Amino acid sequence: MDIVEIAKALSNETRLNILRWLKEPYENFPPQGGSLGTPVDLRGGVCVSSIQAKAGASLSTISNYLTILQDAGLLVSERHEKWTYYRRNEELIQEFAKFIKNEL
Amino acid sequence: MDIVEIAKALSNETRLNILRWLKEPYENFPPQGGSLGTPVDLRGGVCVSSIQAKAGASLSTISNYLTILQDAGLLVSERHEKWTYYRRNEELIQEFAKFIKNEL
DNA sequence: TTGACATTTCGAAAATTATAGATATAAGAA
DNA sequence: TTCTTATATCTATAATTTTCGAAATGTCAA
Repeated sequence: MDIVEIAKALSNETRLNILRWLKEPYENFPPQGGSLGTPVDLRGGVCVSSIQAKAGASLSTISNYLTILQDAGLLVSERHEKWTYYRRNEELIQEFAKFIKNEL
Repeated sequence: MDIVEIAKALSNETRLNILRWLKEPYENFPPQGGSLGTPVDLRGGVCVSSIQAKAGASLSTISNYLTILQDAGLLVSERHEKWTYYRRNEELIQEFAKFIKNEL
């Protein structure tokens, strides 16, 4: 857990929003899933274009943001067919909260 | 509580160290206090030059860091005689930890 | 294999942050 | 008042981050 990297990832309003939106993916994004039905469990993961549509910035910016959040460990991604689904890494987020509470 | 501002303040190794050192000011810094004895309770506050000596960066950089941490609400300062004593704002730090745990 | 998306990566310009030396201010001591 | 010490602010440069459009890559469908 690299605290500086996590703090940098959190120091941007849009990235913070993405994390918050992904806390309630079914409320905040349209239904996800490939062509016909949903063969796999996406575990609340949301594809890049849905996030881009909601965030408003350019696709390359959002893709970059998602990489920053993933590199910090706050998000994980899973690719299915053409789409990359991003979801929160709740374990690391709670670990980080504990760090702030006890070690910071 | 401005989350982005707090995150920015935390996204630097030296600033993070300052916060950690101030968690145990009596272990990490030489005795503080004015000329003769200690007329006021410094509440664990540490003067800028002590922090500068430990951190190693220039005085202006450290003074700037302390301002950034204070503006984010993570530190508070109190001036006595020639010295400005900085100490942690435990309330805000715990509030921030709770935010990460519950809202982020 | 070509075409049509979805996403990532690249390259560049603009904005912000980092850092320190020089200067200014504040407060006691001589 | 003047000197010394502590801290803050100003100014400038280097480094990093932001942000986007363009180009590249990956994946399926025709």
